[in-house]
Amino acid sequence: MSFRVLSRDGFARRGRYETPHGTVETPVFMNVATQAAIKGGLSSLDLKAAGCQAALCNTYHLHLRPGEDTVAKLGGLHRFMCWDGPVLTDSGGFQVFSLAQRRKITEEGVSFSSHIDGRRVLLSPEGAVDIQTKLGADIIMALDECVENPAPYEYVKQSAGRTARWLARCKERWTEKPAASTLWGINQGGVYDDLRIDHMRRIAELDLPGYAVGGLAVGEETAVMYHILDILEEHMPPDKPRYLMGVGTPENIIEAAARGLDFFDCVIPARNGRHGHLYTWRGRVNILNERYKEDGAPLDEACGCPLCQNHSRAYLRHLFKAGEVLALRLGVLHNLYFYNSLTARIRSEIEKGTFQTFRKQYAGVLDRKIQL
RNA sequence: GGGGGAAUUCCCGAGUGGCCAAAGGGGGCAGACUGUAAAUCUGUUGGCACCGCCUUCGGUGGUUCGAAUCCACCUUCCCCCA
Repeated sequence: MSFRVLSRDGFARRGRYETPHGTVETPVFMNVATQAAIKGGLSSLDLKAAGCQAALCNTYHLHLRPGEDTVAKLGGLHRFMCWDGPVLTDSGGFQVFSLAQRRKITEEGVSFSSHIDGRRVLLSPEGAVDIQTKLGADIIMALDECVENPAPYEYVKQSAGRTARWLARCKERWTEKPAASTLWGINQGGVYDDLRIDHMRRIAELDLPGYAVGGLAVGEETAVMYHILDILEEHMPPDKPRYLMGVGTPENIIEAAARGLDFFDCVIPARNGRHGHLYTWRGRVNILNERYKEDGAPLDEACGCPLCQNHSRAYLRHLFKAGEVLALRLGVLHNLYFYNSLTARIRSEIEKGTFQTFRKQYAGVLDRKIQL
């Protein structure tokens, strides 16, 4: 496991990360496969067609179903989902946020009332490491508390302190394991500059193989998120991979890459793809709109994805209107292809030293809603 | 030939004197979605000069202060018996 920065353009970094399951070229978008599956009816084989380098799975979800022991028995996540590339597993920290009504946090960890059957499930920092180790992830994330924004200063301060203590426990647990995986820590601190910086300094001392920024894009304004990334830049270890968790829109990714972030993941391309909102280099299109009813053109002539190469806007719209699962599949495939193309483009622009021009050229373009 | 039932806004279908431009569902049209409890959720869906007015509940006529709702006839459809 090693990370190298190959070149820079401003704060943006073009890097390379080696894992037991192959090399990741950064900046990279990791495709979200929460339950060891890409929602929308894609198999991990399709990820290759979408240009995907790495996948992300979820500790909480896989622990509940089918259980890490089952996955381990079947040869680990890679074998289980038939994906031979790198896998990062999220710790369940996001479920502390998204399942806020079903959990209790203590120093010991988080106890959830399972969203499947209501049974009590305790997720401790050590347990999260154990589960991810059994799953066989290449990159395992420390258990954290993802706090919604805005939250009171005192609460965030106390919570960030606990997340830091949890991280120390994760590290202790992780180093006992054979080093087939790598543990990354997660920065928290809400929208408060001092808390963010203090927390980042504190967890950087643990000298982990990678660092993530969590707790962003959970309620705050986009400008606030960018500001937090701005102030964190100089405090993040320069020689370690930096992962912005759960972010974001195409423009968010460009802006975060410009602030020195290397890894990204987000449900947006898959979810929007399932909902008929498709990304193009000119903006976001709602293919469900009636205007596409008889539009025989491909969604995006310039796109090399299976949808744009073979089907018309009208056909895709029809599939959505008719409730055909193929609509979801093609929509998701297209958006993932777009995201992976976007990060490939970011990499090449950084290499060429033209990233800042590229960034300006697409500012305000990719996230906007357009009609073709 | 005899008997019975039904026709409601794009569709299905509630409503049986005023609280009805008319429930609910479908469909349509939009919007939201950021480490996925999300193939989900929200809004809207007669017209207009839109705090009000106009047109609408198969058709025509009638009863009534007032009708989608009651009466008469007509039209169409369905079921049962011959």
